[in-house]
Amino acid sequence: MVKKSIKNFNLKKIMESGQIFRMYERLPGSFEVFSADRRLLVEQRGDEVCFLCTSGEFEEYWKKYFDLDRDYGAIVSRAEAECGLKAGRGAVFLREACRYSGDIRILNQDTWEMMISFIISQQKQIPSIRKCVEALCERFGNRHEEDNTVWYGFPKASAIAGAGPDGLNGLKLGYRERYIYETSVRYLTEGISDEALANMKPEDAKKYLCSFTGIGEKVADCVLLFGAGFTDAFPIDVHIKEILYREFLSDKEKKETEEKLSAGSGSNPTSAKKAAESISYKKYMELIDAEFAAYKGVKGIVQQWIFAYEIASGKNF
DNA sequence: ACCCAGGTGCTGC
DNA sequence: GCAGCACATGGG
Repeated sequence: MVKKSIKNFNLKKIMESGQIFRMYERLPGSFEVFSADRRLLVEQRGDEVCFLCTSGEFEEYWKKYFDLDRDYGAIVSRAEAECGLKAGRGAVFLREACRYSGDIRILNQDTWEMMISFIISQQKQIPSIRKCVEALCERFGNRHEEDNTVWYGFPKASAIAGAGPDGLNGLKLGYRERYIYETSVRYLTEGISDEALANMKPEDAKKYLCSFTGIGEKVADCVLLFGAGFTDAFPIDVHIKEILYREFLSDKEKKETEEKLSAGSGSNPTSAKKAAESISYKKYMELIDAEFAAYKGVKGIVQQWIFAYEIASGKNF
């Protein structure tokens, strides 16, 4: 057992932030975390955190996993200083988001687990993703017995590929079945090591991930950020689009897109979602480059902070 | 009955 | 390049 006093660290908010799907609060302040073929119990009361593992396991795996060597307080200060220099909706939102999310760490999760988990995540809500991932683990993961409980590790590619194209039937994965099977087969035969991926240039790593079936730009960025240590990866999903549209797009451009949209379909009130969705991916990337340039090196962390803040506040104000 | 979810693949221009 | 559509399944 390892006890630490840790600042800028909040297990509950990490759990709810949408970056991890196999983490559960079993009792108030007491959590169960799964990663690949590992399981950890962690307890938190204020800054006091208790990792129920040996100091060897902590040093070798969990310290890096929870990103404990990074100074998150410095990132918060940097964001506050940066927001103080700017005015407008975006700066206000970003300041509030960092205030709320500053104790959310970006976990260094298993690369393969992130590939499959985020393939599953597309067109699903977070509770549903959790169920599917758990069902996948129960069918194909290694079975472990410990303290009178049974738990399952995250499946290896070989277990999924070995079951054949129909092996995933019944897990409610829908059209993602094919993506997961084909990705497993390919990863098994020509998947590169985690180290090799982590050492690639960001653009090349992203291109490589996108060459798998079912992995596009968004999922690739999630894998890079949550599973390969690329802290500048900036996944763009519907929520991020809505934030960027609502808080960072100029009034002029908002007005123009809304006019264009209402001209198209009668006099229907154009929803913020539809408007945000009508802006191109490339345009969002340009917006991010312009608005988050000051966060080079930790752009992905800030991305996760605004994402977590957005979903925690019930999506709109 | 409709719309939406931490999107991607495929087609056609 | 990029718009338009199909793709399962579950929840509001």
